[in-house]
Amino acid sequence: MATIKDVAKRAGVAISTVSAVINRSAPASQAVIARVERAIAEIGYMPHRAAQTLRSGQSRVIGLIVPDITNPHFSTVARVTERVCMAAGYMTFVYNTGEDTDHEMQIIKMMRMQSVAGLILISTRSDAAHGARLMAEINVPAVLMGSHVQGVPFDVITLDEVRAGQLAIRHLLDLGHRRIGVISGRTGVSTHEERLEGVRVAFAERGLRLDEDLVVPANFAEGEAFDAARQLLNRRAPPTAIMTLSILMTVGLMRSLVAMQLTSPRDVSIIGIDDFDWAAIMNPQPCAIAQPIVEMTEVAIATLLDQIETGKPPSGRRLLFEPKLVVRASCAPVLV
Amino acid sequence: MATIKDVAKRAGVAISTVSAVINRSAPASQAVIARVERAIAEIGYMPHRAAQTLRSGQSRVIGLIVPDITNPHFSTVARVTERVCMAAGYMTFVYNTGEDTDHEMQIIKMMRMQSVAGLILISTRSDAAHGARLMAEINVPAVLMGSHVQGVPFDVITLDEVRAGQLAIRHLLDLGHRRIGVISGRTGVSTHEERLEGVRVAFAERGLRLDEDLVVPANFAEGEAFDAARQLLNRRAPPTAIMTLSILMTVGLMRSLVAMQLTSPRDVSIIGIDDFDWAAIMNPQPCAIAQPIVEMTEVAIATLLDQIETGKPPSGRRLLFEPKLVVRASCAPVLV
DNA sequence: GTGAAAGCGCTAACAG
DNA sequence: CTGTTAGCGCTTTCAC
Repeated sequence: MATIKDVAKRAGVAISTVSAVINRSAPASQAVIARVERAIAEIGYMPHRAAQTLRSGQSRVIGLIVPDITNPHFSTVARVTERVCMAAGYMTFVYNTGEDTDHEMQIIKMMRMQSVAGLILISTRSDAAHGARLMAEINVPAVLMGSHVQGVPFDVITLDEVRAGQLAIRHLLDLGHRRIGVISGRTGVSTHEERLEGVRVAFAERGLRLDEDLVVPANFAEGEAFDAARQLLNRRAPPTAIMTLSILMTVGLMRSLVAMQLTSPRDVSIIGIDDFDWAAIMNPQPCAIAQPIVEMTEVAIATLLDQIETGKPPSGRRLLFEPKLVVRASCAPVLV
Repeated sequence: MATIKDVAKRAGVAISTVSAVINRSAPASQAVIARVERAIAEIGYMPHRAAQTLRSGQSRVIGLIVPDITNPHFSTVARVTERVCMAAGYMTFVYNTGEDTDHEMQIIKMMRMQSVAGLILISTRSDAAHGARLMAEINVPAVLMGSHVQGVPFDVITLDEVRAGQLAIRHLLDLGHRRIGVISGRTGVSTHEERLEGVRVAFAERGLRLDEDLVVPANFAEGEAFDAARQLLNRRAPPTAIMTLSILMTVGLMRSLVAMQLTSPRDVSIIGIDDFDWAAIMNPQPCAIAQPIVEMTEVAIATLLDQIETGKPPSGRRLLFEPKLVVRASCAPVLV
């Protein structure tokens, strides 16, 4: 492999000049710049990243930590992250927590070993104890997506979660549903808490109340949602509509319907937070609350890269994005 | 950040001893090992990866290059890779080619800058010119998945592609279909060529011939498959069944049916190579040729890590895995 | 602009 | 086992 020394020799300049040209860290004449760049091209020189990292204490790599890359919602986040980071000259490590907090911490440790320049984190918990642990382990700029965490100063890029829950329930109430089941996530995660709060708000604004007995937690997991749905639908007075708080749980619910040979919306209306790219080929075509996930990801990364490059401290703000109701066949008026 | 020097001081041993203990690169007494390990734990020491990489010339990172991480087939590959590599003490860079050869080469360059220890590559082309370019850029152990490439010595982990095409067409022929449309990939990629060969073989073994006029290329892309399907189904004598050569193209086909208000299998039977985790909630439930993708990925990584750690040259073998027909509702007997 | 030199944290080699 | 040393490729500083 060619080194910076080889470039210097070939271009007939000093090593420090080559470095200055590459990093634009010191002025150089046009003639010198041209000579250096030609030499770089001729011998196919590429800076040795590990050497740069060792010397500068910072790699041009950012870490993206998501719950599960096989969830299409997060694979989109990963794809956008790759594109935006590459354009800015950064590489990306993508890792999955599997909704497991210990694993999340382990990944953060690995990221730290790699001297990542920054982190995009979709965290598994929102409580202060977790926040304290994060602060002890994260020593680089970071941006939270999705859930927020108490006691950390990072910016948060998130859906208006309350409104998302509210939009979904409003739609069901508008269609006349009153016995509404909710397949929820996990206590202690802000996305769970706030989406559920939106559900309650939507009931309250009509002078109604959510039947808490019809709220079944499923840990944001497909398998648990499958069971939760079955349990809800096997009750003596089953709900006429079911809402889920996330995409994989919608899949679990839909699978349950198939297994129980029920049809939506005939037997039950369903709606979930998070939309599907493949909604058109699903049965039923699911009514959903969509997030502007591409835009959110772009903003998250722009925010992170800005903090990395300027050294600015995080603003600590929560940036809320608007959820949007996407009406599809899976919700029908309740039978009177 | 604590360094190896701090550990040595705290444990009261030499730096070289700490290194020896960490890497098991030289014998050490139990007592010394214990002291060192305690010191490491106490000060929370972690080796500085960039320093190790710079010194050893090799990072403990492998690169995984896939067409598109938002394709569930490849997100599974990524997930398995992460798990297996982490267990072996490696990290993973996952990158998307988007089926673009120039981008593939660019990614390989980036990987090289990072001194990755090895590569898992799902390549965009199979021809010798591409092979030569790869050989010029890849200077580490590598394993190919999916497509193979002429003129490269790497091991290849792949489906028995011919058989996959054969199984699909046999199933359609068994159901009485004769006018069978094929939505294919891209000339010059082995997965395309071999799956198509399997199609022809299946016709031939019944004394029939594939109508080449019904083969429409779609570049393994959903959008192009959408158009291809529409075009096939709008013909004067449309096929009674359509097969696709990959999962995204099956999605494109199914979307086309929705857009044209056609129903499968009533209006047309469909089958595709690659199975869906979410088949149960799709409409129609797609008949598919499944790959043992988890097992294939595990083997690919085991092969790669073995070559990395032993320095063994690749065997250059193709390891073929058995495709499996998964019968679902989307294929019905042809109407007589 | 040059050229020399220090040092990031680690590994490996060597003499004791 | 210790203690020392060189050096991986780079950035940065400093005197010129």
